[in-house]
Amino acid sequence: MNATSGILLEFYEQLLAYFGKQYWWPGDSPYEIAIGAVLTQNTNWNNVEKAINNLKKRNLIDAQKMTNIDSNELAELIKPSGYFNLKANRLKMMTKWWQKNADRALKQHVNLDLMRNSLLSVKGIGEETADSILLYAFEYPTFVVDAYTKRFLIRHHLINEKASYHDMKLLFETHLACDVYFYREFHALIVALGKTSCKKTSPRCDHCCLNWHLR
DNA sequence: CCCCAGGCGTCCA
DNA sequence: TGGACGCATGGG
Repeated sequence: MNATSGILLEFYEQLLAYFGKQYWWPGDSPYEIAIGAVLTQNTNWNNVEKAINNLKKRNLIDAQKMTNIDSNELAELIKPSGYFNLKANRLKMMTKWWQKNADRALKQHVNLDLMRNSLLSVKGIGEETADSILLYAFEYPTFVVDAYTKRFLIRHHLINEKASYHDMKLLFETHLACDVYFYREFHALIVALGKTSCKKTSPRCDHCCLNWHLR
């Protein structure tokens, strides 16, 4: 275990002590998690919840029913989540993929890299959305990187401003034990921190850093 | 009024 | 390969 591993583990422990277990992802089923992953793209989770509740009222957390509903009608239901026309199409495409691949993915009968590339081939599913679905819906050990994660890493000087998604993902995966539940909790805790802290990446402030002394 | 949220695809250099 | 831009609602 090198210095970076130790720093990351210490952050994890402090986040866990401060925020407690997050029990992510909020969602009752793998398919609902995948829907949430699409709807939350650049969108506040409060708005996503409204959209998901609209879908639940119509029993649309169901791949076959999602396939059958008219796109414009679907867009109207998910309106609170923003980008509703875009996301209605993305839900349709994700669902088409789901019907063909979800069974194998849930049983992890396909290698992680292959499954990840398969998800990434769906228009509207990028790296973060793919990793969220893989980690939280299918329990593949892949680390999820988002805007909060980037801010967290920059704030603590663990990576530079122009680091790519891949750079950040690998930082975690090469320095931490490969464990689905650990990855899930760590990402959720970073989001919990991000939601309660300011957006500045520099200079560090006590509130954002919770008075931690790590540098 | 302002700014932004758990991104992504397209376009263009 | 990478930066600018459009997509859009709801909360602070």
